Formats: sequence, C-alpha cells, structure tokens
Amino acid sequence: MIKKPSTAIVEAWVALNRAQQAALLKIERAFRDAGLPPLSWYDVLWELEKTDKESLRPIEIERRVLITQSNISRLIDKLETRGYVKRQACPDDGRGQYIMITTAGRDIRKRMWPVYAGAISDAVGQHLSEKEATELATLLSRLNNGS
Amino acid sequence: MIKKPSTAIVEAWVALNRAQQAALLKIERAFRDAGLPPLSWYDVLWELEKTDKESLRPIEIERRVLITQSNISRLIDKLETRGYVKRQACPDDGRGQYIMITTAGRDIRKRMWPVYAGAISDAVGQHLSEKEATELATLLSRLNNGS
DNA sequence: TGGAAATATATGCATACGCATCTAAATGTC
DNA sequence: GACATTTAGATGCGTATGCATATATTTCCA
Repeated sequence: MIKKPSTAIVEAWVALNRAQQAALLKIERAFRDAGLPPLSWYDVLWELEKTDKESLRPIEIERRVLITQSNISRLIDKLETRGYVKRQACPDDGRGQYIMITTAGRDIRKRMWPVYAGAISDAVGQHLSEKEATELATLLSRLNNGS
Repeated sequence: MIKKPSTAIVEAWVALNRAQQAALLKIERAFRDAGLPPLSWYDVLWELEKTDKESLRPIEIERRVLITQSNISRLIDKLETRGYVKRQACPDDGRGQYIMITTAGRDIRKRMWPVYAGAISDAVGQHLSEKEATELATLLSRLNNGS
C-alpha cells in the first residue's frame, strides 16, 4: 500500500534536498580550495576522535557516518595510506579489525575544522537565527531518529 | 574573516546532511528496485514538464535543478538517447539549444512519480506532521533563497 | 559437534561526479 | 569594424560511488 505524501511533505523533501546539495557543494569546494581532503575524511576522523573508546571497528564507523560499507572500507585504506589511521587485528573477532586515529590524523582534522566551520557559517549559519537553527535541527532529528 | 558557527548551526547542518543522505539513498534505491531511472532524470523531466515555456535551455535547467553544467550536458545526452527529450538548435543564439520533453518523457516521469511518492512518504512523510513539514520547508527555504 | 546461516570486510565493475579545458558564438570596447 | 572578454555547451580525465559478490570467520541450532 503506497501512501501518497502531502504537498507539504513533498515541499519539505525538495527543500531538504536542495539545501543539503547546495551546502555540501560549498563545503567540499572549500576543502578542495584549501588543499584539504574531502568531508568524508573529516567525518570518519571525527568519529574516531570523539568516541570514548580508543578505536572503532569499521562497521561501527559505517553506522555512525552513513557511508556504505564498501566505501568505508576504501576510505579507511586511504586514511591508512596517508597515515591518519592505523588498522589493528581484532583479537576476539578474526573477521574484524580495530581502527585507531593517529596523531597525524588528529592534526589534519584540526586543520580541516576552521575551513569546515567557515563553510558551514557561509552555507547555513548566515541564513538562520539561533532559534531557527535549533528548530531546524529538532525537526531534522525526527527524520534521523526514525519513528 | 572566518566566522565560527554556533553549536546550534553546526547541529543543524549535521542533521541536514544526515537526513538528506538517508532519504536520498532510500529514494534512489526505490527507483532502482522498480527498474526506473535515477532521481536526476526525474528532476530534469519535471522541470521541462512544469515550465510554462515549451522548452528550456540547458543553462536554465542547470540553475533550476542544481546539477553542474557538465553533468547536465551528459544527462541530456542520456535523456535524448532514451527518447525522453529532443534537442533543437537555438535560432537566436548559435551557441545554445532548446530542450523539449517528448511524450515518452512525460510517460516515464508519470511512471516514476508513484515510486518517488512512496519513497518520500517513507523517508520523510512518516516522521512529520503536516505542520512540522510546513515549518521544515519554510526553514529550509531560507537556506535556498539566499539572504 | 557439525553444517547452515549470518556477519565483517574486501574487491571487481559499471556508472556518476566535479573540475579543467576546449570550441564556438555572442557581447563589449576602443 | 577588429579584437578582447564573456558565455553556452561538450568532453577528457581522475576519482568516488553503489551494488554485487567473494572470502573468512563467527554464531546458531539440530
């Protein structure tokens, strides 16, 4: 049984799509223009940095950052090549591995942040008041948390 | 001078990014599972169909759907190959061309709509009331309309 | 305990993307 | 009117993406 969305829902989706695409384009360009890696690198490094544990398994990263499994695998390859993360075999699970951020990884993430922050301000911050931003985040979290 | 975004702004951006990515993934999978073309095809066909004029120039489409120029060019190639649009030389501008949707193009867009509608309901509609959807669309339009 | 199903990760493949650049035509300037 | 600049659109190129599948390992259950 296919449910038809109301006009308001469709408009919300279209606006959501446009807003994200436009913002993402600006942000990725900002990184590129600054000679920095793309946003996905930041996202993964940040997850590794902010977690309580001292390492994450690829599958944990996958769930947190909403990147598909094959791309997480390849992204970790690249991060490892650049020395931003280290892989370590998982003693209790022979299939798995632990991913740890390195000092170089922390450094590059820190260097990326001002550029990211500026781009977020540009693409999002300038257009919304504090209250509106909070409202927007609240509404969007409804979409993200399911239900 | 780089302005730092507030926590609320950053959270809004992160939620925006996640919500759109998750929804888009669902929508693209719905099209694929139904053996239909991707969303970008729908977007372009819909712009051609809903406009008052009987044709649009590639550059006009580009501005409306937020796809980069090179991808618009290639997308039109594919649409033309499938017989969904026709290209026609521009009499008053030798560089340009007019893109017109064909009957087959209208047909495929109509066939795509129920699938799209269902996926929008799934990804967005189910999580928001009418009023919330309207609020969300309003907030997001602030991002899209600049200012 | 042994075999089936599920899970974690890697990889081949086709496609899509963005950027840089190219060509041709239009516009602006002296 | 001639030349520089800008604009519309196409295309080469490297890279990123998602899907399907492969492989190894673990878990589940008769």
